[in-house]
Amino acid sequence: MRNQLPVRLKKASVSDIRPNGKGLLVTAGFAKSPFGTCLIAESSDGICHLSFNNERKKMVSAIQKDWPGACIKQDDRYAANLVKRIFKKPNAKQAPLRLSVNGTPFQFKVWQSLLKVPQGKLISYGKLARLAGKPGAARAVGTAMAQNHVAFLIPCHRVIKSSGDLGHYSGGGPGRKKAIIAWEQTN
DNA sequence: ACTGGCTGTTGAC
DNA sequence: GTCAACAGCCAGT
Repeated sequence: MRNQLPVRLKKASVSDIRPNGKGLLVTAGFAKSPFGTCLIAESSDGICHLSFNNERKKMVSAIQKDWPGACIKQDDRYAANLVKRIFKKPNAKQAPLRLSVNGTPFQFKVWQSLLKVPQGKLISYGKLARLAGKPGAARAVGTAMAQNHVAFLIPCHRVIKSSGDLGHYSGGGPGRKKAIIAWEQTN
């Protein structure tokens, strides 16, 4: 079993997301991953976007939806280096990856709880809601997953229905969800 | 097998 | 400000 990828979450500050606030400098680009081409972006606070989207035309709008005040610089070589760091086998002494995410307090709690789920293991929406301190809010957890714009790093693919069904995956459909789960269980 | 209440958050009116 | 919609779940029919 592959080691758990160490990840540290950071909440975005208000000035990062205000349209008229001081612009956040974001470096973004496209790179190949084991699951297809992805769009990845990093600011001074950490990785702030990862999606399996390869439409170059939509790059700016995809990132500015989350980070309206951001100044975006395109750099595919930078993106390729980031992706390399994420998908290689982590060694024990590497520094944790820093993530910068933007969401409500409940969503932040859900994401942090999800990061404690070990690689290769699955959890239901309902159980994750309980871990986040809101039993019964399984449906709201689904909304939190849909709001996660750092696919794979916040492992929303490990969350499935309590019935055993895969459920939905906005990061590229149920097929990609299945592929990532299978990859994690054999690496 | 179907219905409805519950959940947090958003977007349309 | 109210209301329905959503990556779910459980109890009651």
